[in-house]
Amino acid sequence: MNESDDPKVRILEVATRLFAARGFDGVSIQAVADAVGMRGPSVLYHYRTKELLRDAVIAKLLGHWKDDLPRVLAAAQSGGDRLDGALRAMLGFFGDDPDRARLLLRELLDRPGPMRAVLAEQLQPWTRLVTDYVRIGQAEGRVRSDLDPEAYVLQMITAGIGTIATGDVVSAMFGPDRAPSRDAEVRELVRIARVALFNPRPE
Amino acid sequence: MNESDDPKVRILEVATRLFAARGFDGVSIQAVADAVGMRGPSVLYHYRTKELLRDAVIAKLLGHWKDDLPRVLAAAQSGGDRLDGALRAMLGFFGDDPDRARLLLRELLDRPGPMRAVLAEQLQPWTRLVTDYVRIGQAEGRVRSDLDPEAYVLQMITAGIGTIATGDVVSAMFGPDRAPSRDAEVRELVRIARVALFNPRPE
DNA sequence: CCTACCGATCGGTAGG
DNA sequence: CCTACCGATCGGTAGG
Repeated sequence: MNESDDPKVRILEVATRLFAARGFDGVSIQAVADAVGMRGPSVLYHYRTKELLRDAVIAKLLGHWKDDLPRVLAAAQSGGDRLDGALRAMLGFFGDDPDRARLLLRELLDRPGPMRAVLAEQLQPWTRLVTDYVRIGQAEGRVRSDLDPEAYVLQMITAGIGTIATGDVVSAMFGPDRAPSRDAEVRELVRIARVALFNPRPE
Repeated sequence: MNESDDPKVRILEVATRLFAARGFDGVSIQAVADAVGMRGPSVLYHYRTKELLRDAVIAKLLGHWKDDLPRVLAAAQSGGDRLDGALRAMLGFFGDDPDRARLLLRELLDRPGPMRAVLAEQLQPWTRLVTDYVRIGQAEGRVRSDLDPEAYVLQMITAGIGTIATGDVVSAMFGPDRAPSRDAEVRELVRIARVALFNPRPE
């Protein structure tokens, strides 16, 4: 069910793309209808208000968090280091569809209050796990003792989302020849994350 | 001249604040007029179109780049390490008025094409200087050789802007008790930047 | 800097 | 899923 020819699904996909690119206020019901090939009121037959369409777009985004991220993070734990895997999982999750990063960033800017509540509610147990694991690493001497676990994790998430959402635009500041590829950006972020996390190996 | 009771200046300040908070499409001329205490058409007397008002807001933002940043960066060079000073200067510049970071982020999302051009035009000579300096550090053995200069600088800028623009919202994911202060976020970013840049001191 | 007003577009409804 | 239509609001103009 819900094949890609399901009109409700098609509207959701189109709205996701348009909201990510131009923002909720920059996209009219008409624009969504045009892109999906129907009339304005027909869009409102599937989603009774524009606000409900936004809610559906956000719900899909958050749904992926709760479904994909834990699965891919669990898989990451079997590999080398857990935190390295978690960062790569996050980068893969947003890199798979940069609209996820752009939508999230727009919501953070447009509705900071509700987003604070959503983030606290949905992510708190999970971030607790990650920062606790960092603290264990500190107790074991593997992780640098002058590192602030919460601030460190926050910086890696902020950099990751920002890189996927706007990296290819900001990279233009180096000029067309020197602009790093997104692959290079991701590699560098992983390198930074690793070297900023672990104590140097004793020789 | 141009005291804060100059209506043209007051409109610009109000529009900057509103655009940063709700985005260009989310703010009507009426809303600006209400906030500044006049009627809609009076706003359009000072800025003939809404688009020209946006341009003025962006021009002020870019003006600060060209005026404040070089000055504060030059001052930074007299202190300890240049790159550390440059990062702190950038964080100070955006931290002085977080609306700068939010406006910039919105423009990057809303108008990626024009922003690529503007960034290349206005910042290319300057970023060239910074990355060249990183490469000198690599040649001297002070800077890690496996570091990608452009990608490294980009990550620090992305993290810095993201932290100022959305840090206090994203930090809610740790819960109300564990959320790091912005000071702690900035301190951690500076620590990350430093340890990810330099080779460890030989014992 | 105001009042009065414009056409266009907005999200949404009625009714089929 | 459509046509026809609604009141509200949009950016902007005329004229003073």
